[in-house]
Amino acid sequence: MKIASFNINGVKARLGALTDWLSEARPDVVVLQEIKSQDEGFPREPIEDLGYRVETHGQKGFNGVAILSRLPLEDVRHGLPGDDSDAQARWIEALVDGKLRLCGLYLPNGNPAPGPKYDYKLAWMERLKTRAEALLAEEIPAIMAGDYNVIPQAEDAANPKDWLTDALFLPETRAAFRRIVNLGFTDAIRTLHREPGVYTFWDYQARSWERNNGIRIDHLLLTPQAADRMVTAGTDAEVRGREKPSDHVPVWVELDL
DNA sequence: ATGCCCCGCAAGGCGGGA
Repeated sequence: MKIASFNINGVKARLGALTDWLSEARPDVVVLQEIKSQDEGFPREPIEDLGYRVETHGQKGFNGVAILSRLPLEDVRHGLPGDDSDAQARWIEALVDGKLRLCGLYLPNGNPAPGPKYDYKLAWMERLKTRAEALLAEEIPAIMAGDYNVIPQAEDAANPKDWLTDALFLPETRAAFRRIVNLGFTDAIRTLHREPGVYTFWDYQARSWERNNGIRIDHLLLTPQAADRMVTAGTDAEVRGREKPSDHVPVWVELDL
């Protein structure tokens, strides 16, 4: 099973980029972030025509997540538990083909830090840790995939000094991310790609792509039962060089389930 | 030190992104 995550930065504005990539990469299941669409406005038909069923958790204007799957989906859940007052659409999960629990997440950016947006980011990460602990306790193959808005280590940025005061790289952000990973998750991309220079985001500004000024912020975190079955993982960086690209690129992992 | 660039919204620039 090939599982992918892609922050599409507006699914309606990037529909061609998405369908082209789906046709080439042929993932079995995909989590999308930043669809920037309400459920009723999501362009379902062109994606269903490629053989994918579509589950969305959208909102007007920004945020929004979705699952696209060529395999059956059961027990679809919307929203990260732990705060009924949180109206931002940043979490969707489902059981894929009865074999894998897949969670798609769009973790808050948190800038500027300090401030209320950073407080929201850290509170969201604490709720994520609680969901992660429950997933581990099930002792099943599960993946938490998405745009974490976290640069885990200096080698995950081309110019780490540029990010020292940014919410994506502050020590408190990285520590909160480690507290989740260290519960027992495997970072699929870093585990299978020890080399530096593996990035998933290049800013639109200042010719970041052309200068390869990237960061690695999209992650696939696997429970031990999923990591046991991991075969390969990678990033599809070449899509960043196409017409009207997202600023993120897909990340993916193959499991032998 | 700031803006660079892009989206959605909506019709003028602004909030949000990272």
